[in-house]
Amino acid sequence: MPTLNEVALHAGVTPATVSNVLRKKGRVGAETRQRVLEAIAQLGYRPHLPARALAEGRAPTIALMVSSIANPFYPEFALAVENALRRKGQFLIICNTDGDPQTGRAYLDQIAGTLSEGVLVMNANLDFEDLRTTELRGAPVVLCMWERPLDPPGLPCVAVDFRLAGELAAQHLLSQGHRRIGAIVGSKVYGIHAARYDGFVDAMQAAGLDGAAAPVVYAPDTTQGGYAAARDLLKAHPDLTALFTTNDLPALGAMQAAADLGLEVPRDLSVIGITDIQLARESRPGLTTVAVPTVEAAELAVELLLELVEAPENGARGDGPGGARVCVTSKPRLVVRGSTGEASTR
Amino acid sequence: MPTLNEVALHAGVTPATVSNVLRKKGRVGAETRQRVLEAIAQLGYRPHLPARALAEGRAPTIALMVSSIANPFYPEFALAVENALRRKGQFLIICNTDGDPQTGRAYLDQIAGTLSEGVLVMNANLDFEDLRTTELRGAPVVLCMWERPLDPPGLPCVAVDFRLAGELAAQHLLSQGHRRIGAIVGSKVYGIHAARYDGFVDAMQAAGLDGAAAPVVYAPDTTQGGYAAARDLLKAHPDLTALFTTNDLPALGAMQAAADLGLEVPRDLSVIGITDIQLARESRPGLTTVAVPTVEAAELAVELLLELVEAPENGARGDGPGGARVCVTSKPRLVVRGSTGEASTR
DNA sequence: GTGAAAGCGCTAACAG
DNA sequence: CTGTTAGCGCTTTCAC
Repeated sequence: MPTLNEVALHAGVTPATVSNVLRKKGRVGAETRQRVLEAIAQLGYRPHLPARALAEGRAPTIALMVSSIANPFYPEFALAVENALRRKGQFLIICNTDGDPQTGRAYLDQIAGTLSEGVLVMNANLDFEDLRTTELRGAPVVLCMWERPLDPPGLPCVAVDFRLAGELAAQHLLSQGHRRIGAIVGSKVYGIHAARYDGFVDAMQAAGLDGAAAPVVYAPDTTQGGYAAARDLLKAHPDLTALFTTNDLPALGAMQAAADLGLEVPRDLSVIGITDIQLARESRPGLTTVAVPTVEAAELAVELLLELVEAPENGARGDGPGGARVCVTSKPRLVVRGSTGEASTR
Repeated sequence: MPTLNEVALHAGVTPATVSNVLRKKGRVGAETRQRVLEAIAQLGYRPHLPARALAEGRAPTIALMVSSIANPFYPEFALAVENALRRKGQFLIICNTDGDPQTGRAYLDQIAGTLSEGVLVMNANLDFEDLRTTELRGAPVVLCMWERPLDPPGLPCVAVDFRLAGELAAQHLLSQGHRRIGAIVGSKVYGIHAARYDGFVDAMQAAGLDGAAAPVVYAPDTTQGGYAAARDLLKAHPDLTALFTTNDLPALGAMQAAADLGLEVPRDLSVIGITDIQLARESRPGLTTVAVPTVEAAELAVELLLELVEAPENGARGDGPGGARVCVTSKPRLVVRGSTGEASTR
């Protein structure tokens, strides 16, 4: 592979000049530039990125920490991140932690601030301590989907109003006349989906129902988790006419459970999810859900991160007097498909 | 971030010595090593990967070119690749081409041989010419899932016997008494799924049936594609008792189409796919399919690629006299779930 | 066993 | 406008 030096020789100029025409900085004479460009084309020169990274003290690479690809939402999000990064001339390193903080830390130790200039974190189950350390080492960190805009994590983040998502879901069910609604929460109690459930409870209460009294079950954030939870819920409370679920995957599982119990969706039971993953469109019937601005969140996260990378003078966290920066996406919005309908009275 | 030099100062040795203890080469006195190790721990030193890459002339990074994350198989495969790479101390850069050769070429131009020492290609819809160029530039290329072991592509690859997969699928249906079987091929005619369909046809003929005469339709490799194809097929040929599909996604779509036509799977219609993606397990009923050794393919691909990276003296393609290296995975195997059953006579 | 020195390919002042 | 001069942080002969 030809080096910048060889290009310079070939064009009869010095490396500095070649570098200048490459990065369109430092003015270069039109005729010289022409010669250099020709040499570049002729030799098929391509800049050696690690060398550039070393000289610039900055690598063209961002790391995305995720906990699992099993959840189909992550690839969708990763794709959006990759797109946004590409437009900014950055490359994406995928760091799969398998939900293991150890693995996450190992990744951070190895590449944060060296191979990758910044770190995007998507539910990777990392120690916040490790993330703080990473920041201190000079590699900005951005949390990609913080669920509670009003309760910032002390780390730069992109926040999505998931409480509202839960509220919208509940309101939709209520507007269809449902009063006996079961809730399936795809996390531990007070876990990551707490805000979503809070929104649900709020909406129920606003409608004069005791949301907290509505039957709720906490389950793994998977199809199977939703399946088992829905089965249990429906057996214990045969009078339920709708199921609120904090994520699409368990919602899909809930629909299967309903089918297995001989219930027809939406005639006998309405099911609603949150997120609007690809699969929600493909199920039969289509899953009604509250869509979350995934692409926007990815773009904001990339933007925020690169901003922090480029302006380390504000501290790696973009702290204003108020602490780390928080970007809020546009609001989630209801997407009505076939899995919800008017409440029946069975 | 502390540099190796600072560590050396701190330990009262020279950079060379620190480097030696770091890479466990060139023997170092036990006592000196101890001092260096302490200095490293104390300063929290971590090697600067780009600098190392520059000095070594080799980056710790591999690129995976994929065409889309929409197909759920790709994330599964990417995950397996990431795991394999991590074990080898390499990092994974995801290059999404969106099926666009231009984007693919741009990626290759930028990182092949600079940021990434080698390239894994997974159905990225790239020009073979571009891949050859990449090889010539010194960055080995490995095709991750070549479908025809007997018909090597002239590029190093991991091959999976997809013809056999098609054959196994057909044999399974035949063994259940199906004789009128429709085929849905998830690619263009003579396209990427040709080998799978060939296997199907072969098995049919071996059973004394004219496989080529079995109704076949070519469709996009998606749920919707399979849905539409199955619907058309079943309407045109109401006597079909089974559907062979060259991929799981269209198979899942086919099951939906059957349901919408009032057919019960597997009582009225059997459906079989190929690959065994995660979703195949989660559908109702579970999808019978021919599982392909995804993880093994990923591991072999990584192994082969790194071998080529480390031994460029054989040419970047590992050419023996017979051309580029071909690794064949273990055989696909049938996974029976609920979507297939004894042929009915409707 | 350890140190000195050169250099990987590129950028970034600063001179001229 | 272009050339000169230092590095960036690390590896790697090759002496000592």
